[in-house]
Amino acid sequence: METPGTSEPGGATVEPLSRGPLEKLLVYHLRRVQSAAFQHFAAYLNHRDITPGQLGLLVLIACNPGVSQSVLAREIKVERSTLGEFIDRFESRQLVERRQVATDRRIHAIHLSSKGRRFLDQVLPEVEAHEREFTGTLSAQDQRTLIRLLKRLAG
Amino acid sequence: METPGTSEPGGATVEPLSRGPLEKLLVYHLRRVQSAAFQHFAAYLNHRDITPGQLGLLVLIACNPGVSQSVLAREIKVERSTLGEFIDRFESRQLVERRQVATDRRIHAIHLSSKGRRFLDQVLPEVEAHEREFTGTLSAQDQRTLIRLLKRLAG
DNA sequence: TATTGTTATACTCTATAACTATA
DNA sequence: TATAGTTATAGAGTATAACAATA
Repeated sequence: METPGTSEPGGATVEPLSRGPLEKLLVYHLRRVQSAAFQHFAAYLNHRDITPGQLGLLVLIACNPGVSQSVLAREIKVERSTLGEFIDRFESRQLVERRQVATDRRIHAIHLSSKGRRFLDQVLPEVEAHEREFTGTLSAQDQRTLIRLLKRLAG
Repeated sequence: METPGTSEPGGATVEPLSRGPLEKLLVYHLRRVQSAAFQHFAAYLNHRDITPGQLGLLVLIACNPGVSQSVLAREIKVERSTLGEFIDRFESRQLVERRQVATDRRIHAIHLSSKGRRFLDQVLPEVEAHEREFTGTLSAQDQRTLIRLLKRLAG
């Protein structure tokens, strides 16, 4: 590649590594930050046994009581079978409930349980604390800019 | 949550869904964009059977010939056992080689094979095309800003 | 003792395909 | 026919723990 890493006589390569064309790739930086954010989140919410993806889904369920699995799957862009697995795991932890709907018996209406409610009430402040710490190096202005640009890319 | 989604009499919830406190969480937007980027990448490089993470690792190997598995693992922040699996898969596709190092017989020096070289030469332009399309809605200025902010967060 | 790498095990995330029940 | 959900299967990504070889 254009700028090879330092090589020693024996053929070993020393740190820091050269990143060549990766430096200019947005996807690369996106992946790194996402990975760093994930690990910071995991360390901070160690005792809660939840990932950023699971938390996002749980909040969607909390904000949209009775939503169906298909609607949730479309919202987070995964297959229905994948979404079903997430709900299975939440249900086995008794965080959410599947309820029958009288008007359409194909549908499972998903609701947060009271245990799920308490869980979220405890976890959300911790997530916000993690967020403040993780984004601490950016000014409030920069944080807003970053979210604005990310929204445009996701939209 | 503060702004529940629209509910119909039967208890069903209609799209679009309310996102409540997620809207302000950087981690949430990061995950969404990362997921969108991943899916765009996968669709664009459909025939290549490679993910953004694998591509990143392959470029690191290309740029740092002879690098050890431990150094690579530290660089991308995964466990040695995880990194070993990535190398296993690359090796079974004959994209990289593990070579012995005379000066330290514990180490496997990782090198791109000539097949790996050709693979990267074909794939990198496609990745850049994907990137241009994916980031097309952002101005050149916005793209630079975004990368700058992401770099600060990852560092 | 510390480091490099491998193996075994396990869990999450994810998709595809085939299926049942219902609309 | 089309939609909602489940099940079976499979593979990627990831970690932990225990291990062998080497430094």
